[in-house]
Parts: sequence; C-alpha cells; structure tokens
Amino acid sequence: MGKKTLVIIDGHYYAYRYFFGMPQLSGPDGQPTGVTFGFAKLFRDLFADPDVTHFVLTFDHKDPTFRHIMYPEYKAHRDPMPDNLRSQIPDVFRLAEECGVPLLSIPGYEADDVIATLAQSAEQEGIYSRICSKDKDLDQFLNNYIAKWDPGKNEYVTRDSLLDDKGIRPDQVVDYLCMVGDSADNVPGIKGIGPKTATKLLLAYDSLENVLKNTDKLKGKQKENVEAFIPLAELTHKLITIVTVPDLPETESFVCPECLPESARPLFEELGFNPARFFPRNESLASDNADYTILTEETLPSFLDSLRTIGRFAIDTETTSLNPLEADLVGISFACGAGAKRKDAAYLPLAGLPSAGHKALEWSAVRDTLKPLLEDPDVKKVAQNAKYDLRVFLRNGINMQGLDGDSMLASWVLDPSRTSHGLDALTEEFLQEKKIATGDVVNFASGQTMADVSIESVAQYACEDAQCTWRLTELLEDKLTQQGMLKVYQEQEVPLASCLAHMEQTGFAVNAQILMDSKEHLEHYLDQIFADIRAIAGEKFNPASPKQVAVLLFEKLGLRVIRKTKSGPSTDARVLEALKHDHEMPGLLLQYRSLSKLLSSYLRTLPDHIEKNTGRIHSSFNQHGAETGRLSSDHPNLQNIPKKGDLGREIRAAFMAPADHTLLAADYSQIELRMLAHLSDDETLRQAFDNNADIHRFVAAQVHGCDEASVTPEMRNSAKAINFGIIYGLSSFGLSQQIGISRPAAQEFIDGYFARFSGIRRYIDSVIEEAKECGYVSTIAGRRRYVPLLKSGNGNERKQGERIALNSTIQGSAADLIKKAMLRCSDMLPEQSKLIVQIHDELIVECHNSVIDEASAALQNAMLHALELSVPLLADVRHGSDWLSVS
DNA sequence: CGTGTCGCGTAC
DNA sequence: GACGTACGCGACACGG
Repeated sequence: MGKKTLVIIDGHYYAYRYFFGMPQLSGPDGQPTGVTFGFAKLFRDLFADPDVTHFVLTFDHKDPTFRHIMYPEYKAHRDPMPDNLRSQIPDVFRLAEECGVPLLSIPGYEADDVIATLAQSAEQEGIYSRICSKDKDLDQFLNNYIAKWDPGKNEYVTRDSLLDDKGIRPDQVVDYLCMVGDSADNVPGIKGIGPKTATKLLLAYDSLENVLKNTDKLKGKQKENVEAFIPLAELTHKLITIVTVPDLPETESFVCPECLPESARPLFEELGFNPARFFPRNESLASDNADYTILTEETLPSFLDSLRTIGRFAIDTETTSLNPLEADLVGISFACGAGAKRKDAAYLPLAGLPSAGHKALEWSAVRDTLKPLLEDPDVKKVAQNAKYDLRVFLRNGINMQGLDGDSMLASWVLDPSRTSHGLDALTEEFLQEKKIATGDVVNFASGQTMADVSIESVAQYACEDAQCTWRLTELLEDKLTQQGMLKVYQEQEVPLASCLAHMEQTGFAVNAQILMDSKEHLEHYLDQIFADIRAIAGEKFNPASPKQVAVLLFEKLGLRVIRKTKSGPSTDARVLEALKHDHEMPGLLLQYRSLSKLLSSYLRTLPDHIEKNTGRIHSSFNQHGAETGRLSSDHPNLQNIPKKGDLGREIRAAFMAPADHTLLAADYSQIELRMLAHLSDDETLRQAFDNNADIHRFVAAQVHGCDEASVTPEMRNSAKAINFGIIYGLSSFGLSQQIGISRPAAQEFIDGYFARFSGIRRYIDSVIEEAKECGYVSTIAGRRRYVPLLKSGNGNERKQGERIALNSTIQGSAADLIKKAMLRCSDMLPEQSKLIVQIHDELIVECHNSVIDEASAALQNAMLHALELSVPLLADVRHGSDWLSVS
C-alpha cells in the first residue's frame, strides 16, 4: 500500500486569500464568485493530485469560542468580513457538499483546534497530514507526520524548516508566540520582544517558564517588560494553546474523490464557471495509450519523408532556456493529423536523460537531415509563438522557411484583448483539455532544465505541445476564415513573425562604454542636485517619493496645489513647471526627476541587456503586445529611448553600427494623419497632403480662416495639439489642458476645426456607429478590436469606448502599414542589410557601407508603397554611424 | 519579504 | 474622471 496523506484546508484563510488574490469575478447573476472559483480550482487540483488520498475542509464556526469568552479582546480588532466575501461563503459550502468534500465547522472551537485534532488522530493511524494554512499556532504540531503545505507553490513548512528559518522547535512555538504576541489575533505578547529576541531567549533558557523564573538574569528595560508580563502569562498561554476537539469523524471518512463528480456540473454552470475547465472530456496524455513515438536514428529519415509528403505540420522545440540566445536544443516535437483529432506526434530527442531504451541523437548529424526539410518553403510549418522556435533554429544553423501558421497569433488576431494567448490557456479554452504543466516535468526552482529530465517525460510533454499547437491552429484558422481575417493573418501577421525573429536575432550594436561614462557623469550631477534638495528639504527627504514631494511642496513650502491625482495632490512635471517661479524647489525636482529617469530607466539598465557574445542588445518585439496591433518592445524596450532632451538624446549615441557598417533610419511623416485623411476621405485634409503642406500650419490657417503665412507659432502649436487630439479622440477638457486655454475656448476651437474638416466629423461618427453595431472596429488590413465599453451603462466609459474605437482604427491601420513595409523590407533589402528596429512609424536598418545607397532606396521604396493610399506617403531616409546622428 | 498598485515619465 | 498605445522604474501599502 502506498502511503496515505490527509490534506486539511483552513477554509477561513483560503477564503481571504482568494478574496484578495482573485480578480473580482462575478457569475451570471452578477453575484461575486472569485472566492468560490478559487475553492473550485483548489478542489479540482487536489482531486487530481495522486499523492492526496484524504481531504477535509475546515471553517471557523460563527459562534464565539472559549477564547473570546476568556479574553474579550481576542480578534476584536479585526474588521468584519467584507460583504462580497461573506456572501460567497454559502456558495463555498454548497460547492464542498456537491464535490464530496467533507466540511467541519465545530461550534465553540476554531478551525485551528479542529485542524490540529485531525492531524494528530491521523498520525495515530499512520496517515500523513498536510495542513494548508499560514497560522503560526499550528507550527507547534509539526513532526515527521505533520507538515504545513502551500498547494499552489508546493512549498512546505516542516519541523526542520521551522528550526532552520526561525531557530525554534515545535514544542517551543507556544512559548515563542506568547512572547512575540500575535497581532492577527490581538494577543499582545511581551512588550519590546520581537522574533529576534524571543528566539535568543528560547535558545538560552529553552522555555518561557524558564525565562520567567530567571528574570533576575535579565537587565534594564527588558527585565521590567518580562516581569510585567508574568501575570498575563497564563492567559496568553491558554489563548495560544490549541485544544483537542472531541468526537470528530474518523480520518478514513475523508477519502478524497478522484475527480469532480458530474453531479456538481449544474452548480458550476449556475456560478458561471466554464465546466470545460473543471470537467475535462479527455484525460491528459499521461494515459497509457500514448499516441506519439520517440524517433531514432533509424526511424528519423522516413518520418521526415512522411512530413514532407503531408506538407504541413506543427513543430515545437524544447530547450534549456526561455532566452533564445542561450537556448540549447533538448528536443523537437512534430504533430499533424486530420481535423482536430490528435494523432501522429513524434519527438526527436537531442539531449536529456536516457530512459527505457531511448537515447538522445547527435545534433550535428540530425541537423543535416533536418535542415533541407525545415528550410524548404514549400513544406509548411505551424508553431505556437513561432518567433521563438525560429530563433532557436537560427542559433543552431537552420533558417526555417515555410512558416504558415501560429496558434498564438491566430488567437491574437481573433481577439487581441484576450488576457493570455499562451498554449495552456488556449488549450483549456478551445480544446477543453488540461495540458501537462511544465512544472510537472521540470523543477525550475531547483535549477533544472528540460535537459535534466528523462527523454520519456520530455517526449510526452513536447508531443502534447505540438499536438495542441496543431489542433489549435486548425481550429483557430477555421474561425479566422469564418470571420474574414484569414488573409491578414496569413499574409501579414504570420510572415511578420519571421521578420521579427531575424530582427531580434540580429540585435542592435551598443557601445557600453558610452553608457557607462554617461552614467558616471550624470550620477555626479544627480548627487549635487540631491544635496541641494536636501539642503532645503531636510535630512530624510526622498525626492523620488511623490508622496513626500507633495508634503514638502504643498504643506511645508505652502505652494499652490495645481492638480490632484486619486491619492493626493499631483507633483508631475507639468505641475512643477507651473510652480517653478514661486520657489527654487520645483526646478530642482524637475532636474532630479529627469536625471534619475535617465539613470534608472536607461543608463543603469541598458548595459545589463548587452549580450556578452555579440556586444549587441537583442530586444523582443512583441506582436501581441498591443491591442491596436502595434508592436511592443521589451527587455529592454527600444521603443522609448529618449529623443527630446539633450541629455536623453545622448543615450542614442551608444547605439551604433559596427565597423564598416552604417545605420539607416527612416520615419513616416505624419503617418496617422495621412491614414486619417485616407480613411475619412476628407477633401480638405487630403488636399493638404497632396500639396505637401506643413500640416499643422495648414490646419491652423484653416481654423483661423487666414493664410498660412500669417500663422503664428502659437497658432501652429494649438493646431498641432488638435491634430493629435483628433487621433486620440479628443475632448474639450483634454485639449484645454493641453494648450492651456479655457474649456469653452477649446470647445470653440474644436467646433471650428470640424466646420472646416466636415469629412472627419462624418468619419468619426461612422466609425463609432459601426462599432456600436457590430461590437468591434476594423483596421485597414482587416484586423479587429472589440470595444465592449461602447455598451457600458456608464456615460464616461462609453465615451472612452468611443475614443478607443476611433484611435484603434487609425493607430491600428498605421500599424498595418508599417508591418507591410517591414515585410517588403524582407524581400527588397539587398544582401548585407538588415532591419533591426521598428518604432511605430520608423524603421532602422543596419547595412554594410558598400550597400548604403541601394539599401536606402529599398527601405524608402518598401515604406512608401507598402499600401496604396489616397494620399501620398512621405518618408526620408537618413544615414549615420550611430542612432543619435540619424535621429 | 514578496507582490500588486500608483505616480510618474519615456516613446510614438 | 480628465485625449490613444505601450514598458518600466521606485515608492508604498498590503497581506502573508
């Protein structure tokens, strides 16, 4: 017989944990369900855990216990349970009932007492207990049979770990807590004694009793405090000591079910929980009738032939790292098959622990066999987040061609607002199955990688990934077809993944020395400003704390409050700018802020991102990062490197072309306004671009009814603000803030604008109307963004929905345009020139000096004719040895 | 002591 | 509340 393990849940603790830890879910009737959902997942996971044989849930009983009677202050300071939590407790009880989880809530006792009694009687029967609670009182029972356990993190507190972490034995826990007190229960403890001192005293005297007997050996304040505690000792001890609860059911009555009973399904539906996540139709692939094979040297060639014949398959790489620059191949899995039925998966082991006669194949030999197939553009491949696998293959000498699908991108195109486009989430949502958790295969916490695991287990996991990828891709591509988005997916987004893989793999050469020198310089500068600030504000003032800045400016220095945030007066740059002439401090703070921004966000962090081997920064460009369809960039974000200030600009000097190479930079002029002119077909705006006008000056002249020559810089500036405002879905309030005029004046300005550009007014209205009708807006390439806010009952939220609707069509269409340009670059750029960065309306290319002219022309051509719009596009190409010089 | 939120600031 | 889209820093509050 295997060993038996009883899991005991402290329901009260988990209720609070889920209440604070879960998103505020609500069920079909609008009732809160987050806590109930948390318990449902906990039950499901514990049922599925083969180690858990027995299972019981405990709750504090609502009646007072002897502790409350003995000590009225007991837990008296606690806030009452929040209503949104209280209302869920009956649901949790029903859930336990329906799922067959025994629930114990005993009048006159706390859950702790019940838990301890259960664990101790289990021990009598030779059954192990795992207590799911954070209560420190329970530490007194830890022994070989009894441990505390966090099932989410799979972390234990055991007798040994208690001794290691706190330096006390379980039999000292009560004494320890008596001394330290328990703020959670409002039990005071000894004044002036915290965890450190308590441990020390217990180490010296072994028990509290001994400490109290030997107060003459203590001195000073501590002696007084300990002696003052003596009369309270007995009561405190009783409060903390856990008592045995009589007449509890036998442990054997807590047998853990193996899965959620079908009879519970109606309750899950009532609560609005997706039954698919709880009642999987198929057990995981862990079943005996595994439907994959592990390839060998002998079987590999014919298997690859069959892939070639089939012509399209899913591929997934298992590696030693999530960072593709460090990722060594552990294995490759393949899957394909008709429809969404799983079959025909195979795993090619390249590393890992040999098992059951399987051994890893030698990469160098495999590569030559694999390369022709992977590099054949006529053999189609699909993957989940293909960009990653493409990079892994690039690192291993294979430039994969024929990428034809990506389940992550399919999901993103279908609905960019999904919280996750990860394989696990998609599998649960669309295939109603639960995948093997990566954590069940590899213990990352202990530094393991896929290479440290048996070939068999990785094979099973990897094949499941490939199969899920294949089935999801088929299924999601069907949906794309039905919704008319297959084309943008196949012709724009999927090919872009390859383009981005190459960009990331290439990276951007960075001169670390420039960054370090600049950092040194600015750190000294910052020190001086810091000293000046401290001289005025005092010793402990931290200028990096907006809260402290507010106190200083508005309370101590008595300056005017200009604007408020949710939590207090605003201290942002615009406020400080307004206060600059009233006091010296705002100016100093502005300098401090701008310097510390440069240091903390760029100068101190960028060097850490330089890859040792390449001397280059390999940022990620994320295709699913933005709901409008823009790319996002991270690790590090290269799309927000400073450009405006002189000091910030200098950072760009560190980004350079290597020897014999040059940077080309080209940005679209007024891309979003041009896109707006095209989409709206506004006659006036289109003509402005046709005539290559200075668009801000032109708009100023139109709105003021004057000629362009008489437009003042102020007029041009306001026009610029309104041009941006239009794209962002402007309000009179926003515009008035932006250009510092009254709200009515701003409104008048806006009215004047729309009088002149009536086509734009009509266009905006039509976008919003259409969005309200079909629930989403579409970009020029046919991508969608759903705008549920348009249906909100709240007027402000609806307004926000309208702004999102408008902005997303314009911003998203501009994103489509530059994506097309990037794809053209892949085709048109000459040898020895590569795209390395995209910043929304700008592309940067690194090229060999011998092809500057050719590459510049190709880049410009790629951009100007990415899409044929009804207005001309404009993009100028600059070249130079570093990013600063082309900015 | 880690985690999530906020204020802030950089880019387009 | 406050005109769109991102990423990421330091401070802080909060609940282990």
